[in-house]
Amino acid sequence: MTEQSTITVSVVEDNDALREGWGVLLKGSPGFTCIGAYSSAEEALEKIPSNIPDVILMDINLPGISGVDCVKKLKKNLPAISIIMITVHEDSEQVFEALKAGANGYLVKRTPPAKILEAIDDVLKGGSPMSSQIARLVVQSFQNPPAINDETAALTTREQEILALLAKGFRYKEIGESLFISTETVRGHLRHIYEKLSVRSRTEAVLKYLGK
Amino acid sequence: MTEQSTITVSVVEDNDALREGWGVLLKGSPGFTCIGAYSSAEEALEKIPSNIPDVILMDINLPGISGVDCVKKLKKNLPAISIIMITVHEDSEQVFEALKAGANGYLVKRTPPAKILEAIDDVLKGGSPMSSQIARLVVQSFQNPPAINDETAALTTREQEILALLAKGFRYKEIGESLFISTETVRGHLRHIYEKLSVRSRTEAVLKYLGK
DNA sequence: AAGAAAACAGCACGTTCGTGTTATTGTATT
DNA sequence: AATACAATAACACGAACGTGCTGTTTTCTT
Repeated sequence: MTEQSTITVSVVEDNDALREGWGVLLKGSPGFTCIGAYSSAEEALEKIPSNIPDVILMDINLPGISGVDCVKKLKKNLPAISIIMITVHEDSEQVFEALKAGANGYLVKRTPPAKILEAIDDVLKGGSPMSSQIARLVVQSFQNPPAINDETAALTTREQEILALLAKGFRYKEIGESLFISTETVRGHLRHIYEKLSVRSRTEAVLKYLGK
Repeated sequence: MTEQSTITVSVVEDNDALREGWGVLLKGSPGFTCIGAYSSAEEALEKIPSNIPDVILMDINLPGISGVDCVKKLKKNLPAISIIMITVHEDSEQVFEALKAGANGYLVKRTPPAKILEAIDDVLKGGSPMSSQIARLVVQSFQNPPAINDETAALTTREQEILALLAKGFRYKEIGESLFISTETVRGHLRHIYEKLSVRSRTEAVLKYLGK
């Protein structure tokens, strides 16, 4: 069980002052302790498997193996471990790379100590703590890519509604039942949808809808 | 300029008690005020354009036009406005819909008043405040697609090949022609694929294949 | 008030798909 | 040698889908 009265944390950070600072913070905070402090990804990958913490605070900018790659490797062998990335950069590229690699949270370095402890608690409760500036980058990535479809934008509200259900795998009959309209009407709408999207089957329509 | 000493907020919420509660909270908090309180999306869409706030707090579950659609319509005409969704549900579907629609933040209803005020400040500073449970859903959506399916991994090489073509919208006949096998053989493979993936239609199979 | 667009609904016909059943051949695994 | 699985193929039947055609009602725009 990882559930204990004291939360164990390890730190991976090449800056000596920061690494030691966090160690002191964690050891000085009731309910937390630091069981490992590593100055490189290589060192962390070697020593963490035999000294597994509840949470890892990981700098994203490490010399040699990057923090992102370190996360990938750690998560591969220890998928249950929680990792919070800490960075000076609010570069969207790096954020997404880290999240895809399996990081559970993402904080900027100037996050105050109290917020860091809160984030550690949070991540163990299943949350994904992140600075709101980071969250913004993530949110933007939702608004840009999915807005690809100029074609689906030409659809009426009702047509989009029906396409959304179609994209969940529902049959015409089921779509009709969901929307309280007849199967024939669903067919009618789908006819228009297919025309507007220039497709010939439901699979093609769904692929366009999903931006694939 | 939207930058003023007092932040103006409007509320869209059908629950009378909650709507009035937020109004009282905002008016009673230094630096904030409530300039509009609407009980439906229809009312909000009609009145907000002539009484534009800095930030809108919007319930996602509204009768009639949904909060998500309301966001779409508002953002279309007032792209600069900041909108924070407030919901009881932590349903990933709705979260993504709202974020795609252009919502800037996402809080659960049980968020304490102080956090709501903090979120309003935050969103005006360019952040995207969201409960960490919500953030988790968002983060997972980054991790799922790349980490494909365990289920599709159980398919044989030939089956994966056929599924890939299926996911491009090809008909059985076309798949057969691509692979130089009969349509009947394609059907045979698809039969096994559907069994292994526990699906009942090509659309469902494609959705699983795409990790959706 | 007139016209256009959207939503609704029905019928018909042919195609595509999902599934039950059966069978041959080749390749591993044991 | 025996068993298991993958790949190939065929037949049949009903369900689901795509499309051509027609029609009414409501809603929005002009």
